[in-house]
Amino acid sequence: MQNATQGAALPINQDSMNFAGQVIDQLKHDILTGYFVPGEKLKMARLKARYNVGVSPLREALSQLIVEQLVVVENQRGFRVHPISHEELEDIYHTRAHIEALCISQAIQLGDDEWEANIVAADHQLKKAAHLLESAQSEQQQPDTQEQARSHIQRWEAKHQAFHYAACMGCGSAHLMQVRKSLYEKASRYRNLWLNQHMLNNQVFDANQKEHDTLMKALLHRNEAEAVAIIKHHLLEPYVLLKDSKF
Amino acid sequence: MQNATQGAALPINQDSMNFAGQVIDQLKHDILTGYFVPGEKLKMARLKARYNVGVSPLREALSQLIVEQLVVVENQRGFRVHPISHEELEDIYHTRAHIEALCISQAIQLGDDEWEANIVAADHQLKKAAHLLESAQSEQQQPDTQEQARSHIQRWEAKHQAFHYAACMGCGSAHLMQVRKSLYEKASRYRNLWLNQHMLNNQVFDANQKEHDTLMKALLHRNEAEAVAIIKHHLLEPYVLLKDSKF
DNA sequence: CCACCAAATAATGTCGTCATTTTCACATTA
DNA sequence: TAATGTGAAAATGACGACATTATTTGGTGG
Repeated sequence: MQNATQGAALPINQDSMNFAGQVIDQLKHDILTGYFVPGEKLKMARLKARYNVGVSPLREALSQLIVEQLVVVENQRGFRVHPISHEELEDIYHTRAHIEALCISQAIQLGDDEWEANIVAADHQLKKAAHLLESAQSEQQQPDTQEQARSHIQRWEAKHQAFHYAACMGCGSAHLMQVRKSLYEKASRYRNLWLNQHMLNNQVFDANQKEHDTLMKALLHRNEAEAVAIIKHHLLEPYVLLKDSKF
Repeated sequence: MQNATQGAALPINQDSMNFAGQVIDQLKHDILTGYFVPGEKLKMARLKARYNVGVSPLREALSQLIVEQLVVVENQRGFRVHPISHEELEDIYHTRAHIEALCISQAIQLGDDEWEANIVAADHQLKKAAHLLESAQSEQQQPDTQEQARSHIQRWEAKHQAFHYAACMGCGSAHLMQVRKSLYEKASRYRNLWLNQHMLNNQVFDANQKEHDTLMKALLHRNEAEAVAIIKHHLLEPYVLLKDSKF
């Protein structure tokens, strides 16, 4: 009966996750998407109300987000959203470029047939999503297609991310992939902050399908130098947009 | 009055850290040094008794160590020490070599005079510690110098670590340095496990001062290719010892 | 205007309750 | 006889309520 309040909010019991585990995902999402702005104080009372849990799961979730550097804690004054800075923005994007290049480099040396197949498959899905997105953007926005275009963008971004994930997976290192994921999340916070300010229009960050084509060719031909050069340029493209924006 | 029990254990109050913060360090130390063996169940009752705290600080500390992948949690079955495996050992050491090489590479490109000075200073201290260690090892162990030799080894290891830290610091990336630290800690767990099994004799892992000399020369001469080659070899040396040991 | 004290506010930690899991004894069957 | 299934009891973990402690705020007097 202890989870009666929760039972009302979540009709189906989430799979194999305690309250803290569920709170982590929601809280991380809220921070990454900018619902909680950088530097904002995270009061227990507000979090309790928002997520319908007690303080115990909250402290547990916040503790984990401290390690992921999405939350900071001050001596005995509670928690805050990790602040942002131009220095961190630069560090995140450049480090991410280095790490992703390292993954790609290793993948080219170690990747097997399955790796190649996954890349080709992901590229195929990415192209399909891109076509869908283009056709949706060509027809001028009618009132109800607005929401549809939004979901198309999300779909394209998911496939885009999946493509790069497939390319990096060939490195065979769980630790590299984890670092990569962490940096991706941190970068996405800055990206979402930028998007929230600039009113999500049809700005798509890296719609240049050509770069993906040349990257895939370089990957399949095991051209390490070229692939590394492409991926570094590819990942630093958003940075040149973000770095001059006033937060 | 709630921390009266703690007050007895720790005479001086730790600065600006709540119970959880103190528990994290102790618990991490106990896992890294092998007091808690890999896969061991971490029962709350035992932890409570060992660290003189309640369950809340413990859950908080354990939560953070989950993110650092030193602890694993199963659905509702509590916490365990993260298991070890030959696969993880290989991944850690190779990824560490790649990351450290990346730090060195960036440091050579970006390092300033202060970076160079810190390297020279760290090298000086490392040489001093090495001389101390050699002279202590040359005189055959008398009953009471055993403990002294142990502290000399620890001192040398600290200076050794400080030297490589100084070299990497030039990369200027907080994120790279953090990843590097995380991998160092994970690797040190395997290293300590090996040391515990093989009865800490005068085995010193990389006493080859020559490699440090050539590395420092390569760093100061900004010879990136050579420095990267040396550091990769340097970090993988312990791996060839550990990889064939039965855990 | 600043210092100082008191009340409100908020975070930290201990404890108790309930749910789930694990263990152990005993019985049944091959 | 050994292996496996069943059941209850003990152990263990998850979470919320409560108490304690620290910090902030607001007011009052010097």
